[in-house]
Amino acid sequence: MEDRLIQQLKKGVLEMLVLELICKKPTYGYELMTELKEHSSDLFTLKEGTLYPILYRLEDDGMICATWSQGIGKTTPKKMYTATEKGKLERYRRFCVWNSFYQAVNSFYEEEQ
Amino acid sequence: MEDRLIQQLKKGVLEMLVLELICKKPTYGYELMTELKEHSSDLFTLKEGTLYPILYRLEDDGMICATWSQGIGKTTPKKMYTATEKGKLERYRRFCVWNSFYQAVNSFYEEEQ
DNA sequence: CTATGTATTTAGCATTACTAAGTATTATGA
DNA sequence: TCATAATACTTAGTAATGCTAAATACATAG
Repeated sequence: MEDRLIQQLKKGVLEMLVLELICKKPTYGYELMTELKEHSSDLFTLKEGTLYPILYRLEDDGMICATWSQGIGKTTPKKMYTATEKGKLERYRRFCVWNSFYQAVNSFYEEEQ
Repeated sequence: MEDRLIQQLKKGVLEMLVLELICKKPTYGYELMTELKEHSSDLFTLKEGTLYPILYRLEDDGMICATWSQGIGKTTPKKMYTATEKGKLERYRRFCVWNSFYQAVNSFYEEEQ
């Protein structure tokens, strides 16, 4: 059982990070899972039931769009996701919101006595 | 309607901030609401339905304990909350978790190309 | 031909912030 | 006096999102 605090902190942030990775380069679900895990020393280790609904949400909101790719040779088909213009703008907005949010939280710890 | 992102980012953080304020000095629900709001330029403006359940959770978990105080003269009774030893340790732990969480998130934005 | 790795889907649960309404007391002003 | 606001707490129900857990499908290694 993971830390309840961490589980809650992830809310909102996970979708933000998935959008960030897709903005950097087009990718697909399974690769996102391994990237999130490896890039964070296992902190962002998600199950499929967490990641795929995030992708569907981002797609429904017009932030990313999907195409099936068969690839070269015999590989299982992948659903490739690419960021839209709207997604790229939103990616930037979320990064700004996240930073001011962090500052607001820390201001409660930083001060006096 | 507030930003969906901000609403999700608050999860976990609000309870952490309430614990922080109670560790700083014993206080009560209504005062916590005004402190959180004023101290954050309205970012952490919560309704009663958000704050009081947080207090009950912290109390159930043994992080804080409550005593009713009638006060001097005729004031409406207040339920004063004080941090326990367990709460003070947990406050510190959460601050550490929060900081490493922030670093982990930012490492996705910081790098390359 | 069994097991493992790749790749996606989805049903149901738990947590937590929100809306919204209610109770009760004291202070203020018409 | 009576209405209003400010103080102070409670709680029922909803929405969002991460989790558990299972299922499907194909490819490759042993």
